Amino acid sequence: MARPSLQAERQQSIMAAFTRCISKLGLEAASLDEIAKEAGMQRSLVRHFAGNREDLVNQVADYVASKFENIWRQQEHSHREDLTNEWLVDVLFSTKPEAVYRTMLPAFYALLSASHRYPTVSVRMTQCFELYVADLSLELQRRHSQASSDDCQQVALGVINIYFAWDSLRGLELNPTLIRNNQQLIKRLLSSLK
Amino acid sequence: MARPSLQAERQQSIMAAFTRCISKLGLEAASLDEIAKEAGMQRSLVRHFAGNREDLVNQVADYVASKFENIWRQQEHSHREDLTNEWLVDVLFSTKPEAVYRTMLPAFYALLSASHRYPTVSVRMTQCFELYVADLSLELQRRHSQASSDDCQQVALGVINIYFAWDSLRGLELNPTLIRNNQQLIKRLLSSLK
DNA sequence: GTATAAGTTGTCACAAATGATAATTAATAA
DNA sequence: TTATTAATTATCATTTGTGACAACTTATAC
Repeated sequence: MARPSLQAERQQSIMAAFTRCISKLGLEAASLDEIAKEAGMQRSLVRHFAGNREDLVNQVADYVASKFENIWRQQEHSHREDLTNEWLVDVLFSTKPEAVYRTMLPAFYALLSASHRYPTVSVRMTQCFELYVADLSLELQRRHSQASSDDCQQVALGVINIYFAWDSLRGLELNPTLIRNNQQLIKRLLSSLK
Repeated sequence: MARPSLQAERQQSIMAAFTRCISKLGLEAASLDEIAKEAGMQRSLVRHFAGNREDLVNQVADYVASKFENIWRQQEHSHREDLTNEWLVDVLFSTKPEAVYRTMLPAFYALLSASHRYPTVSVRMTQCFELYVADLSLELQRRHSQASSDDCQQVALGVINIYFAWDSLRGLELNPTLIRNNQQLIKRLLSSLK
């Protein structure tokens, strides 16, 4: 018997805006004013719907981590039948929407390197990373049944690390050969399981 | 015929302090006041000797990059005769002073992800990264004369990416097995050149 | 239409970061 | 000792980020 709540939608768009700000400006420089401008609302509304700065940071960590997990699972699932060595390169480098590369990943990385200042963020990021490694590890095991589980974990870890590092270098204007070789590297790691 | 200049020493300790602040607080949260406190001087002195914030950021990028290049070259040189597969793991993970891991690397990474906002930083970081890859690539070529130069560049890139990613995950409380497997990974990549 | 709960706007005070500059102190050379 | 140059301290105004709260508006149920 009252006005309907916009809480959920507002929170989502605040998180999306915060994520974009983080990737543009870095975590510490992504102020409430910036977030509000990016989300097209007033700062008071950001505070009203998402709480104070610490709340926002914790929430955005969960937002980014969940987005990541969802995208990963969805892509893993849609490539289950592709048993060539290209599947992983496709999943990691080719079939994601641009927005993931341009905003989600940089934000993920910014949160990662800030996590020692935000315990809650640290827990969520750790959980996300370990889930990622464990999941890819299992998938590798499924595809390379003759390889040991330790080998699979090693390769999974390597692939994920390379993927993250590759992304954080996007800002630099690196020689295109380096970018190409980075993808070859994924295949090289996969072949080492044969 | 005047008071002797402390410019050089002061600049060095300001850079060292800035580096520590960046690794503790992140680039944007490392304020002039924080730097001054860390260096044990007043903010006015920081400004006097190192200029404004933008100057400081550009200088610290060069400081960190140069430190990196020096340490790398020095370690590469002292391991030239070690032709086992352990050499690279030693160089990357074992024989560096703690300070490098705790301050230089996190700062390096923070500068990397901020570089799209600081053109001068971007140039210096790119230069440092490409030098690093090219140098390691050459060293691999020397050790594995039968491998193609493309193979060597791939492995060099992989090793460096894994090394960087490994470091940025130091903040997380990861399962120790993951850490160990990360080092195994380096050896796995090296063996793929055999 | 009226009460109710929620969205929305505006404004205040406080603290922190930066840039700029004047005033003071200290170390050298002649 | 004095002139010179640089270090050092102190203080200013401006801007920006944040938290808090009061006032107003809007959409629903009854």
